Order: sequence, then structure tokens, then C-alpha cells
Amino acid sequence: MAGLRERKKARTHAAISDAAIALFLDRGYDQVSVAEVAEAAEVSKRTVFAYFPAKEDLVVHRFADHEAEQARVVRGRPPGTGPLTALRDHFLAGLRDRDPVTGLNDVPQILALTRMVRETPALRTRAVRFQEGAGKALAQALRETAGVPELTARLAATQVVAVHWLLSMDNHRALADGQSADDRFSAALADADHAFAVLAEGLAGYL
Amino acid sequence: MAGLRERKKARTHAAISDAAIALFLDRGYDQVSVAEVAEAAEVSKRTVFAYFPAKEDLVVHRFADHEAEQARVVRGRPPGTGPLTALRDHFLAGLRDRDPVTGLNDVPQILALTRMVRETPALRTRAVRFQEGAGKALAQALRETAGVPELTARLAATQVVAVHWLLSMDNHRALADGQSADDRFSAALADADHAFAVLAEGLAGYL
DNA sequence: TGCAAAAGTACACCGGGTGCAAGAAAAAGC
DNA sequence: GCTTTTTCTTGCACCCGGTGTACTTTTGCA
Repeated sequence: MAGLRERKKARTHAAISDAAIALFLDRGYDQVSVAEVAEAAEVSKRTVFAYFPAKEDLVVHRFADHEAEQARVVRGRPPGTGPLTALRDHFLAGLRDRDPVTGLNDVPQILALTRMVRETPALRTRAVRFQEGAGKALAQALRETAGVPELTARLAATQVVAVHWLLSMDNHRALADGQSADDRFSAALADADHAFAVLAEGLAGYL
Repeated sequence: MAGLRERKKARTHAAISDAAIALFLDRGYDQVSVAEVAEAAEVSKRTVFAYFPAKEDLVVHRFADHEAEQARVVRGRPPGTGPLTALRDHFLAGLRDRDPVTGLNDVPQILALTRMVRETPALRTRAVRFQEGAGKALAQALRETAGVPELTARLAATQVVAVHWLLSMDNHRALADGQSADDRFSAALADADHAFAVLAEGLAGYL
């Protein structure tokens, strides 16, 4: 099925990304030029941009799959379960599984990569843009599967995405400060529980 | 007090910004280079960057004052008023006053500028970053004046800022589609009321 | 009026990103 | 197997945003 052409393309794609990430982790994102990445991947600079629309994508394309994750969760929730419950349970499960998107993964490579995204403005910006996409998809899922009016759906989606991001950043920061994922786990659970409770019950009871 | 030096600087600052915005509104942000702005303002390109750290700031510096607005509202609320109530009332008052930050201002210049910010990725990104700052300031205000624990404060701040943005984008879109501010007003009020109610009472009751 | 500090300028440079045209390689047709 | 055609890659020149630097001009003040 996969012609030689496709396989080669896939290999080149991976080679470029791998070379880029290795260099970035070694010397820092801003300290590595695309030209250097091209050289390391034994490809021309022009080809790098043929595979990746922008420098940031050399890193963030790895997270692209998760853009529609929350929408999927809402769509695939067991009948009788509220969307918010499903989203919370999914996040809690992610914590237990040390899913990188929860920020609770202390595998050095992943930790370093996450830190890079967090600390490099250009990458953070790109990550934020992914969240906008996630929010839109989630809002649509809420509208279609829970019969929620549009404004409410967008509101809820925005909040869920923001909470998700906030929690994962907190977890990541704890790990970046030296805590192990196992050490952080219970606090991460508590924080997530609290955050989703606030979301469900409203701010009125907490302010 | 204002020496000649300072006055001249202020004038140059304004001249550059004015020239830039005029050009941008005329031909589009991306279609105008900084060199052209410099030329129009009768200044060297280097001087433009002496006054504005980046091209985007030629536009967004005008919004910079509002970064701490929500924090101010929380800090200055009348005793006995909850922070969320104060924030809602302030937003509703902004709608009545056609405050541009609510998106409900149809003065052509302002409308065009807002539209530009909304539609130009680089500018939107910069605007989002301002919101991060607003969120941080608001979280701190909540912590200090309402005795809210840190996580809750950051959570609440993030949500308030997000809601604010969402509402103003909706209003702006309505006006951009040709509605007058007066026509949109009642729907804007209703939307804001609803959004703040969801925020206060939680998503559980709405999903 | 003379002088130090501040502001503005010219210029060379870097890095991200694109358009283009020509060359290399794979796929399709015979 | 060979040609033709399509797709990929490359090198090159170029644009634009942004910065370092060294030089000239302006301004405040003694």
C-alpha cells in the first residue's frame, strides 16, 4: 500500500523533527536556526519548510493529535453521564496514567520538551492556538450531544480548556521544580477535583 | 515640567503610531512594512523600534491601559459586594457606555481597528498575551481582597477573563456584521447576564 | 557659548519565511 | 526497458522584522 514515495516522506518528516528536537533540547529553541536543523537532518532549509509550515511546528506537531481529544471524550461518553463528569473523569484517568497532557509525566525527555514549550514564547503561543481549536471542537461536541445553546456551549468549552491548561501547567511546574510524578500525584488529583468542582458548582460558592 | 525633550518624544510617539494605524487601516496590517511606517512618520526604521518594541505594539499599545482594569474593579468594589458581582456590574456598565473593550462600540475607526486585531493573527496573539497579564493581576486582587486560596483565585481569574473576551468578541462580530450598537445592546446585556450567571452558578445546571 | 547626555540615523547583519526555476527521483504508460 | 510525466528537492535571490554598532544631531544645562 505505502509506496516508496510515502515511506520516504514519512522518514524525512521524522528525521527533520527528530534532528530539530534534539538540537532544541540541547541548546535551546531560540539558539538553533532552521538552517542548522536542515543541516543536521541533511536536507535543505527549503525542504524543512516544505514539511513544516513554521519553525514552531517542528515541536508542536507532536501535540496536534490531542486537539480534538476533549471533543472526543464528550462524544464518546457513556450514556447517562454528563459531559463535565466525563471530562473530569478523563482528566483524572490521565493523571493516573501519567499522560503527558496532564503535565504529570516526569520522563526526562518529555519533561524537558514540556518545559521548552512553557518557557519559549513562540511555542507557548502556538500551544495556545491549539487550545482555541480544542475549544471550538469541544463547543461543537457539547452543542450536538448535550443540546446546549450556543453561547453556553462556547462558554463551557472555553472554561474547560482553560482549566485543563491551568492544571497541567501547575503539575508541570511541580515536576520541573524537582518533585516526582508520584509525589505530585495526590495533590494533582486534589487540584483537579477542586477545579472541576468549581466549574460545576460555580464561583459564587468559592469567592 | 514637561521639558521640550519629553514633549517632542510624546509627539514622535504619537506621530509614528498614527501613521502606522492609518496605513494599517488603509491597506491591512500585513501589507504594510515597518519601513513604510517609518517613512510615513518621517523617521528612520530604527527609531520606530526605539519607540515600539515590535510591530504589533504600534497597534496594541492603545489597549495596554486596560490590562489591570479588572483587578482595579475588584480592588475598588464597594464593601459588601462580591467580586463577581462587581465584575459583572462593571461589564454591564461598560456595555451601557459603549466602552470599546466590551466590543459594543460602532464608531467606524474603533470598529475597524478592533476588526483588524481580531483578524490579524499576530495582533490577536498579542491581545491574548495582554489577557494573561490581566488574569494574573486579577488573581492577585482576588487573593488579597477576598481571601481566596491561590488555585481558586487563578481559576476564577482565568474564567472571568475568558468570559470577558468571549462576550466582547461576540458583540464585535455582531457590529462587524452590520448591526448598530444600539440594536445589539439588549442581546449583549442578555448574553452578559447569562454568562456571568453561568460563571456564578456553575456549569452543572446548564449542561 | 560650550559640552555632556540623549535621541536619531545609516548601515550592516541575522533569522524566519517565500517565489521561482532548474534538477533529481519516482511513478505511470507503453 | 525506456520514455514521459509528475512529484520532490534544491539553490538562490529576496522580503521583512528585528538588533548591534558606530556616528551625527539635538537638547538641557552650566
